[in-house]
Amino acid sequence: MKELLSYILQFGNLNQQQIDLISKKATEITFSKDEYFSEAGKIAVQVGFIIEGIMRVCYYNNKGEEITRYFIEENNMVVDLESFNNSICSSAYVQAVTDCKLIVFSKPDWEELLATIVGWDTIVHKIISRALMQKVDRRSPLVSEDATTRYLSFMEKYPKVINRIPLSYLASYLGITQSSLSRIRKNIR
Amino acid sequence: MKELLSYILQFGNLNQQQIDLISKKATEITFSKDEYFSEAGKIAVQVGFIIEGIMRVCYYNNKGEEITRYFIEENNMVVDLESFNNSICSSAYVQAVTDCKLIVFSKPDWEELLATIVGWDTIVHKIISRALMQKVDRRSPLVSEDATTRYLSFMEKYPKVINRIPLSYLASYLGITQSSLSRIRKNIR
DNA sequence: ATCGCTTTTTGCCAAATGGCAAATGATTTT
DNA sequence: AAAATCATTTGCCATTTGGCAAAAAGCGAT
Repeated sequence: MKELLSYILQFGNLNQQQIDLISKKATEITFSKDEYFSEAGKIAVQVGFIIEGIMRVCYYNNKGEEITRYFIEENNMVVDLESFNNSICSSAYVQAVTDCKLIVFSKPDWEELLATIVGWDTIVHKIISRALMQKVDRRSPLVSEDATTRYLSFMEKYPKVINRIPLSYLASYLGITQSSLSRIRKNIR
Repeated sequence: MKELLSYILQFGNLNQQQIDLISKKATEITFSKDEYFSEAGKIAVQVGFIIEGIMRVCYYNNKGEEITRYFIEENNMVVDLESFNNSICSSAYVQAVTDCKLIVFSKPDWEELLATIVGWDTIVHKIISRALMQKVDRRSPLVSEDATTRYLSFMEKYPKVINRIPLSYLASYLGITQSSLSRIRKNIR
């Protein structure tokens, strides 16, 4: 809970009463490895904040291959935005890559907070914009670099993640095959 | 102007007085091909809306190669968000790919609108979030597909753009060399 | 320790893409 | 029209990456 509050307060100020209200709506919950936080074909109904563990967003492309679109680390919000905001079916899965501990807000509670706390919507918008810009910044360089460079950049950007995720997820995130990634690792050692 | 207003009103409602205020702050301005809307090393000081023409965002990677990060079409907002919002130097160029006609707002005017019009910030946030999500959605598939597929998808997504931009810009956007793109085109005909 | 299962590594060869330079084509300037 | 400049295409060959299948390694249950 401490982690969540200090994360939020980076983006704006809140008084004690507002903080208490947010805390009251927050539920701590665990996800076991491989469990889904939200699923394709369903409407996302919760917003989360990762206290511990790694999650990922993935989907199936038109060849039926599973593609990891990105990883979400500790101390970050996790929500299937398009689905949650517009109450439409999602086309992606949000899944725990390791055992995870999260704080979650149900959609009704989240909306109540938005309606009750003056300035909360501004904070939320800042959080969301920053997260989206980060996604763009992380995904874009992958397009124009070769596979080895992508892997090296990944290790730099996610030093804490690299040893906790299966090779297959990382390969699809980097847009290469599992065997290529394995060979790249071999060459680098 | 009509285009801008109907674009804005997709994201929320405004009364006539508010619309007039926005219109009053808007300036129509043209950019010639290759001119910069904002530049790396400088602080972005304007927000724009493209009435006519195509712009692009590009930067130089550590090998000194120029990389096009994305294209912006007619009827879309154009702003170097990170730089504009935080008044920090940008690392990217925003450039007219063709001759362009834009509507622009200076930073002081934009901030006045935000301070004056109730609900304007909400509309702006919606516009920005949608644009950022679109960028993620457009960039992500590029990572996991082969070059020919990327080119074909580009043609589907930007049918109006494909014939108005130099091959070199498109190649760097797709993350392939100019010669590869030229060969791909040859194979497809 | 062994079995069964999943993940990762490796070998082999094919296909895709890059690097470089020259040729061709297109556009602008003189 | 010719020259100069810039953009695109092509040829040749090297390198990277993919596809497939088998081997090896890792891991949990017994």
